[in-house]
Amino acid sequence: MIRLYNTKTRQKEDFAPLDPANVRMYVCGPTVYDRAHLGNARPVLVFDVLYRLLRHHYGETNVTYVRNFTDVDDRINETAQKRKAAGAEGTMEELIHARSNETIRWYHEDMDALGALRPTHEPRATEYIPQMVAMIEGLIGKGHAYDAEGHVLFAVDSWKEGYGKLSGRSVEDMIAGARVEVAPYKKNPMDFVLWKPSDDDLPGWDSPWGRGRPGWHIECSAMAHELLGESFDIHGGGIDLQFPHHENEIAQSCCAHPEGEFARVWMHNEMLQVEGKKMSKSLGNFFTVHDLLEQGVPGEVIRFVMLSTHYRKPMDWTEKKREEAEATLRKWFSQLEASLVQSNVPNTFLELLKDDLNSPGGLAALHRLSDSGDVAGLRGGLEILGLLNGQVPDWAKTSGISLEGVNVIASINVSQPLEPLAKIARRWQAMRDEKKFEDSDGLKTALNELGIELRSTKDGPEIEASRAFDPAKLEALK
RNA sequence: GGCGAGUUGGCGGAGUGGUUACGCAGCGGAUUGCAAAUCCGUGUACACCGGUUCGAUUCCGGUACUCGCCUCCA
Repeated sequence: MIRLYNTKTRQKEDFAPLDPANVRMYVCGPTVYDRAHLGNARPVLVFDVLYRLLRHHYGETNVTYVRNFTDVDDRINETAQKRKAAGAEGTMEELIHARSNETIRWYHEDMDALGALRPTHEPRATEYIPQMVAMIEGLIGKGHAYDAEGHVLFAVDSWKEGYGKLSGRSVEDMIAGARVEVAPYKKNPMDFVLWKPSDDDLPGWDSPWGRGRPGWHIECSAMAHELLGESFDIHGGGIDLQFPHHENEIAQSCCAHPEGEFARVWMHNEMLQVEGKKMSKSLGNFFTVHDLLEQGVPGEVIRFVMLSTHYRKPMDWTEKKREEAEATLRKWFSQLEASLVQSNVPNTFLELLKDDLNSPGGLAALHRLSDSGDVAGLRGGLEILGLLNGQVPDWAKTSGISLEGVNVIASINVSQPLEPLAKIARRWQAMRDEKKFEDSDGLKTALNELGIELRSTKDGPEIEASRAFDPAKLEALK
């Protein structure tokens, strides 16, 4: 039995899908205006692990996972306008489309590198405009929305009994504490936009209310309905979306399709911080997934760090965690390399994940499997967590060869001649044989600074290069 | 101001009404010329104050502090 914490009821519940042969999950995807930052990766990885767990539990073909791309948004428009002002070729429409396509391509590259499975469907908002228009028309017809000065607004007063339940706020509370500007055409300050008019140079679609574009919230409601139906199992996203985005989704969907219950379980991941502070451009601790990958941080390491904190707790990205994660993964991967056993997912590990996705507990279980030499279990656990997809990744592989009595080990990405390494190791051994320990220790220290380690084993000297080195500096040591 | 989350040993981070999380670091030992690596051993920590209880870090109330949302940022 899988248990999941449901934000709607504020407790862990036994998870029972509406249809075990088609478990359905929707997760709010990115607005495609720029590279995904590290915080964007958290929900992707959290729900990727859930997706993998559901597939393991219910069968690979019995889970439908939808994650959208919001490709109609004012920030995308702004980017395009800036490019146009900078002299870029093409119409606004072309520039906007190009920007979205480019960002989606980046997103796929980056999330693939983190080992995230592609969802079953990745709908783009702009491909579901007719469904959105139909949904809005239905809401107007049922008295839940009204047309005002070219805008269509959802009337929260028409559904007071349901509005605010997810986030635990009453409409009155929200108005009392609201800091939003109230547009004069709103009947209630909390009413939100379903459709808004577009200028000629902004993306727009013809509608009963004139040329315009959809509000953000209606996109997810329309796409979820089209692809998953009136009722489905899980809706996920960052906790910052709980209000207003998810609250509004519920209002729209439940009012448009009162015969359904929309999402039954709501899951929210907590936010990410960097070195104890909220990630922001002004603090200088803002970076994208792509930035980290370019610095040579492996996707598996990023994933490991993300999963080492429970998804409902704020997580802090630190350099220290990154280092520890890499060291642990190297150790585990070398165990895997040394053994050809097939994977097997141990129940002790699985039970932890099934208990509201306790990934830190799962990683602890993997430590124990590693200690006890259960490589099959280790492999199985790593696969469910998405830390291993087939082969051990190149960055963690080592190749060892024996050159005239010297064991030379190099990470697979050290594509340099190894004979100079063997030569210097033999030289080191000679010093030790002659008991010139000051010389040998000095050489060892100097090599350490180049990222090369010397050590003695019962089979003779061993030398290991874990990263590329400068052969000229190696030569200079002789 | 309104709503919500959290406070666990040096650090990170699970969990539990009474029994070992786990990792890193540290310490002791084996091994070593010295190391590295490895192996063995080693730490009764649960913000504060009350209450419930035979017994609370774990439940309830309060205090302090931290954080998030209320500004179409995951």
